[in-house]
Order: sequence, then structure tokens, then C-alpha cells
Amino acid sequence: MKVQQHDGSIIEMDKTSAEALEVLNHSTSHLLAQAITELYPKALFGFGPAIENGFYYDIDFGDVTITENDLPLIEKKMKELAGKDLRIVREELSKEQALELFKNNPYKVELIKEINESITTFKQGDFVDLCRGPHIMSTGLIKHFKLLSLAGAYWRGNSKNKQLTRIYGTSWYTAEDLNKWLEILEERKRRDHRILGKQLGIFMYDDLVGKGLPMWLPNGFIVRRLLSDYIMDKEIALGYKHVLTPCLGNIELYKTSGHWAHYQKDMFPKMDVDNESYVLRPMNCPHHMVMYRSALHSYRELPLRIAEIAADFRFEASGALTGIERTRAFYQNDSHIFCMPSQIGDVFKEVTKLILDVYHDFGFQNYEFRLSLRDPNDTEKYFGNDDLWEKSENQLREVLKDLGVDYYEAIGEAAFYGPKLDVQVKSAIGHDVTLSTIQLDYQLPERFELTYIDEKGEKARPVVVHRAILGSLDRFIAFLIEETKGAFPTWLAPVQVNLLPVNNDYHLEYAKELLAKFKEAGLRVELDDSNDKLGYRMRSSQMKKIPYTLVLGDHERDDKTVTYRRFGVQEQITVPVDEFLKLIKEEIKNKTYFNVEEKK
RNA sequence: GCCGACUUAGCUCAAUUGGUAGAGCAACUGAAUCGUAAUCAGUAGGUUGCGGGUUCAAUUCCUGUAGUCGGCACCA
Repeated sequence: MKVQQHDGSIIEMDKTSAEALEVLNHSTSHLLAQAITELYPKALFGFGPAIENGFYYDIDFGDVTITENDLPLIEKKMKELAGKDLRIVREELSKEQALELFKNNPYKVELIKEINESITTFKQGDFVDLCRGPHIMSTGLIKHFKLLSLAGAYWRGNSKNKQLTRIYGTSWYTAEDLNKWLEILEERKRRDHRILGKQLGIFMYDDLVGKGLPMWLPNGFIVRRLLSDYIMDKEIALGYKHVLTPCLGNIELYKTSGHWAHYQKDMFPKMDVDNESYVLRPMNCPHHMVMYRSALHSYRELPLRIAEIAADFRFEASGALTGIERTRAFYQNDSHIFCMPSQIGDVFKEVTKLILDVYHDFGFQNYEFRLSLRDPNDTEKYFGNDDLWEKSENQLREVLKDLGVDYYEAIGEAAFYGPKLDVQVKSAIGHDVTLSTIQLDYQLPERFELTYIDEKGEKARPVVVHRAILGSLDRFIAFLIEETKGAFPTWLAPVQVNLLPVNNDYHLEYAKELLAKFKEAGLRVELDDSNDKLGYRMRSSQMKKIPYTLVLGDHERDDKTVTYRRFGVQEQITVPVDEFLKLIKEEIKNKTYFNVEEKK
């Protein structure tokens, strides 16, 4: 297929390439704009780019309100226009000509004024759009697309600007590809932790308690407790010291740290008591800073690793709340590592290795390291002087180079006190979320006047490395649910073994015997002695995604064996009881990550 | 917070142009005792999120409010 580029050249593109899909989606966004222009002549257009597996267009509809019910109509118009197989014609304009052509559209005028290169438009039929391209040669290629959703989006991503209407869609070269993508979107919905979390009894919400305040149900609590134990054991092995600090803090604490100046709006309002003010803590750094400060420290103690599974409270914008991925009450797997400047590299390496170790245990593979840097133009957000920022950002680049991990840089994603190394994952519903983070901080030690006694017996200032491996337990579990589709690995499963006697009259006794034996062995085991048919109980067991369902009948009782079925697998395996115990204990010990798809 | 949509039984969903709520699953009761993803029958379950309005009549129309969802903005 042929594609026309910004400079007017026409190149050949492979339809199966990512670039070709991007071009098609971009051209489909133009087709959308053309259809809208015919249906709503007063509509004004902002940006309309291709995005991953789709496109959108931001549109100012003026006084007209568009709803999702309008999408099929727009889609129909698009099909009609595409059917005409209109040629898409590139034209080059002077800035004056462009300003004249788009004089009725303040958004395009704003953009034209900023363009320094040659200005091009792409025209199909009567519709002209300001655009760099590239585009396909004519609308006839646009056949398999769907408008997906509608949203508000601020002009140029700034909440001070007017909010436009964004229409999202997706476009493909074949009907098969389109359907495949739509199926993936459906599949993602089924993995959504909010749905699975409800089905599996992990967490719940109630309006009377308040939005963003999840309550952990028995099954969810088991997973949380095991995860806390798991990560604390790892930390203890690395020399971390665990502490417990209160969820409230005097407001002066946060004024000292700088958080009050930065995040006041995102904290629950202060509480005035006697002549003091308190806030629910949004994070734990200040508590740990003053804990460090409470004693004299020798360079021999460093790095000193203070850790806590700490409850934090943030007044997140109501629209940001998402299941247990983003809440107003959450628990951080937090630590602050106080070290000498010369130890920064080693500390970062140690923490990065811990992250990789943990991800390996969980079988996570789809994650990316992001080096989060400050935006030098945003002097309001970022504390400290330029030299220090440059120094610490370069230090992180050095560390990453030494570690040999792939990463990408993101401007404006740093914390106000320093650059970060974040581990980014994509949730089932497509949210880009930070799972783990390591942050370099020269600021808080300064603000809290932290010191240690160095080799020469003189006071020196330590550096703080903030880090969270599981991030927050809440968000981690959200991600874990989506990765495992709710089928937790055996070591984390709320119920690990479900016992099904074939006939209660003959096999219940044996089942009870095993129940006691398995409990004794430390397994989370249940016995389903309801009078339902075996098939019914097997189905119910599978729906709860219990790793091992054991069927116990005459053979098993007489031979002292069990017949088990692994979750999601048809195969039935009969083994002696002790062998089964050995097998499951081994699996729990090794934290084996069981992939149902592979075993099917 | 902003734009748009949604909210009916514990859960998943129905209810023709406004005529006063219905199914499956779950629960409960009974029968059946059965070898790997739903045995049969019966019972109970609802101020249709909440408040106000229009109407002879509102799940349905209008309005306010709360929550949820899709995005945007935000994310120490």
C-alpha cells in the first residue's frame, strides 16, 4: 500500500506493520472529522491523532451535547464517505494562507502560529484538515473500524482550558483484525480486578463508609497478609528494620518536609485540636526522617533501612478512584534507606535486584523501567537547585547503565524532591500504573537536618533513597488479580485445597480425616459436604478458582490416595496422600507460578 | 474536580409508545445420594440509589443529589 508523507513523497508500506496501522488510524480520525463536519457543521476540531491500536479526535461541538447514542450515526456517515473512495490530497500552504483557511477555528489557529516547519493540509472531498500526515492515498481503504467511546478532554491537556469532546475509535485493515482487537477489549473487561475482586470476595465498598475506602473481605485479607509477610521476609534478609508509625501527624511535620506546600489540596483537611493541627498522613517519609534523627548515626550503620507497611490517606480526586488500584486509603510497602552519597549506586542496585527478584516470583513479565525526571521549566513543583538535579539524574543514569536494564526517560514525572526509577505496568483496563518505585532524595535530609558521623568524626549529610517494591499492597493486588485472572498461585490462594467426598454416607469420614491432616500441615483447606452432585460441587470449586480440587471416593479411601484436579485443567491425577502433601508443599515453598493456558 | 453515560432482588440482567415489577443463578425447604463445570420441585426475596416535581397514574418524563463506569486533569 502507498502512503503520502509530510514532504509529499509517496512511500510503500507493509500493511501488517505498526506504522501502517498508525497511518490508517490517523486517516480514520480525519474521516471521523469529515463525517462530523457534515453532521454538525459548527463543530471545531482540535487534535486528532492515532494512538496505540486506535485513534481519537478532540472536538468542540459548541452548544450541542453528543452522547454515545450518536456514535452509530456518525459511524454510518463515515462508512458512507469511505465508500466514495475519496482521494486524500496533500497541499502545502504559507502561514498566512493557513491562518486564513482556518480563521474560524481558534484551536487550529493556535497551532498554526506555533508551527515552524512547512505547513501542510490533507483534503478529502470538501473537508480539509491541518495535518503533517502521513496518510493513506484515499478513503477507500478505511473499511473495518468502530467508534468506541466518548470522553471529555481538556484542550492541550490543561485543566485550565476548555474541555472538548473526545471520540475514541479503532481502525484495522481487515475485519478479522478488528474483531480480534474487540475481543481483546472484551477479554480485558473480564480480567478487570473490580469484577474479579467482587466474584472472589477480595474487597467491597459501601457508600456509608465512603468512596475510595475499600474494605478487605476474608479472602482478600488472606492475600494481603501473605504478601506483607512475603515482602517483609525478603526485606529482613536484606537487613531492613521494620517499624510502626502513626497514621496522623502534626501539620508542622509536613510543613518541614515540604509536602504541605505541595500537596495540601490532595490531603484530607487538617484537624484542629487544642492549639495544634493534625493531618491524616499522605505518606510516611517524614515519620521515618524524624525517627532517623532521634539518634546519632555512625557511617558504619549506613545504609540504614527503615521499613514499614504503612497506612496512608490521600484525598484523591473523585474521578481518579478505581477499584483498589487508586483509593483514598492504602498501604504502602515503604522504606527509606539512609546512606552516604558514595553508597547510592549500591543501594539502587540492591533495590533493583529486589524488584526483579520479586517480579520473578510472581512471574511478571510485562513491565518497563521508567526514569522519571523533573521538568526544568516547572520551577514551582521541583525543589532544590539545578546542579543537584542534574547530578542526581545523571547518577541514576549511571546506575541504570551499570545494571544494564532497559529503560525510557519521562520528563516531569519526578517527585518534587528528586528523580525516580519507576516500574510501569499496564492494567487490564489499559491504565499505565506505577507498581514499584525507587527515588533519590537530597532534599528531605536537608530539610530535617539529618546527619551521620563520618570516618573523620565529622558530621555529614546522608542521602535518602525512598523505595516501594509492592508499591501499595492494594494496587499490587489489583494488578495480581488481573495478571492471574483471579487464579492466585497456590501460595497466595485464599483456599488452596477443596475436598469433595463422592458420597457423604461412605466418604465423608475419610474426607474429614484428610481435612484434619491438611490443616495440620498448614494448608488452607475446605470440605464441601453439601448434598449436591459431584459435578455441581466441582463446578463451584472451579468457579472459586481453588488451585486443587480433590475428589474422594471408594478408591481413594481404600488406597489412602487422593484424586486431584488442578484449577482450569481437565486432567485427573491420583496419588497417595503423602505424595500430594509433598507436592503441594513444594509448590507453596517455591511459590510456583501456575499458568493455566500453558497446561491446557 | 471536569465532560458523558449508567444505577431495578445478594449476583447477572428483563419490563412494548408512562398503566404500579419479572427471569436465571445464589439463599431457604423437601425429594434424589449421584465419580469430575449446573438433579428436580417448592418457598422467600424489591418504597426500582436517594429527595423533589409533572401526571388520574412514574422503573419509564423533568429536576436535585449520591455512587459507579468511560475518559480528561491529578498521582508525594
